[in-house]
Amino acid sequence: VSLDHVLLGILECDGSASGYELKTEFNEGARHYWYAELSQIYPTLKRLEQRGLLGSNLAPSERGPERRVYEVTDAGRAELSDWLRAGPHIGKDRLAYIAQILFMGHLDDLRETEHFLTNVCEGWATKGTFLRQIERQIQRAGPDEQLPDSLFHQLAGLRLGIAMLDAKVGWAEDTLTAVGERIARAEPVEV
Amino acid sequence: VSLDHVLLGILECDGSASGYELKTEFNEGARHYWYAELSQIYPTLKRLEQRGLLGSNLAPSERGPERRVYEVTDAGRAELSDWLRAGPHIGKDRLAYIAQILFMGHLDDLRETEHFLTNVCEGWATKGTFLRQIERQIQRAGPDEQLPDSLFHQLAGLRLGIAMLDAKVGWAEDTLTAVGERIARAEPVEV
DNA sequence: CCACGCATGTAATAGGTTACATGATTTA
DNA sequence: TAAATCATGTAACCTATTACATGCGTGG
Repeated sequence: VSLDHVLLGILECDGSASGYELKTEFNEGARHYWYAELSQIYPTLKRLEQRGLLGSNLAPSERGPERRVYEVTDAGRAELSDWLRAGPHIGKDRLAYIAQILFMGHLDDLRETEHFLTNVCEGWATKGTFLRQIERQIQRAGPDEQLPDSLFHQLAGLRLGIAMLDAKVGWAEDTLTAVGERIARAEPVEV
Repeated sequence: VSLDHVLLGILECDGSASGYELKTEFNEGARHYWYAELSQIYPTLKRLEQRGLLGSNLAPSERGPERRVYEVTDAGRAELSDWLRAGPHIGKDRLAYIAQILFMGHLDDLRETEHFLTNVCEGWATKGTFLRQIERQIQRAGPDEQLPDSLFHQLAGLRLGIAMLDAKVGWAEDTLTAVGERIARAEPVEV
């Protein structure tokens, strides 16, 4: 049950937060490695509190109804620590877009492949630009070696995301070139 | 419902297959982009047949009990085609290992980070070697430009996997170096 | 006063895993 | 004859998405 640990981790970083705030993190910075709906976050927080890994109290909101603000307990920190020490949690890939590329040969229309590649590439490039903005923000705190350990780890995680996106964009560009050549060979220059 | 389309696509590539055979593909070549259990595959195939997207018949096995062998119908090909043309299906990332890196600063022990990175890197490198073997196999059919469209697309999908793994391995190596330097600075050379 | 953002939740459904149940054939 | 591989499935459970329900406060 990894969402448990992701929430524990984010709460430990932030000190304390409400379910609603956590959701906005999944919509922003955290979205590059995790996503969850509010309807999954609220029950999960409740369950973590029942297990004694989180504590909560009600606090008035600046604007709008009362917020239930959670923070990690000692037991929660111990659980998080165990999870971190348990080795990499890799999980099973379910990358539908790779499947699409593999099967796209059946369409027998390289224009479709071209169109598809242009689309994915654009999406990946946008995400990359976004992550690089966050990277620059962290880097403003100082040169890599002088960063505190917590920021060093944040930067590292961010850069993994960036490296993966760069690889995808690079692949898409190379593949687009190859597809272009194929199309050119199939439909030779018309007078 | 993407498993539906992945099964449709694999069946279209293979011509026909049983549930058991499809599962072995998820354990082998297909594992780099999709995974499913037999207990999910069997009901899905049955449902696809009820929807008229697959046809099946019983065939004796070389060894063991009878097999139910499926193949894609015209309706199935139409459905697959729609799915391919619908644009990239990106899906939400759930990369627990990135979360682990981000939170690992809390452990306050760079040796743990070092250990973690060594582990993931090894796993990724192994997968990369495996994918490169398949790549070489496809390449034996001839130079890229002369490959039929179906193999060209297979090669492209494979290379996306390879590019992503290479990026991850490269990142892990760089990060390991940085962590090593941090450890060295924290514990200066002893006499 | 209405739309929007803040804030918390429940219910129904879909997707996926683990455990269980069965049985044939081959190899050690 | 016992273990391994081939082969198909069901049932219980967990995880995650979509839709629904409620209500406060601010700005237009």
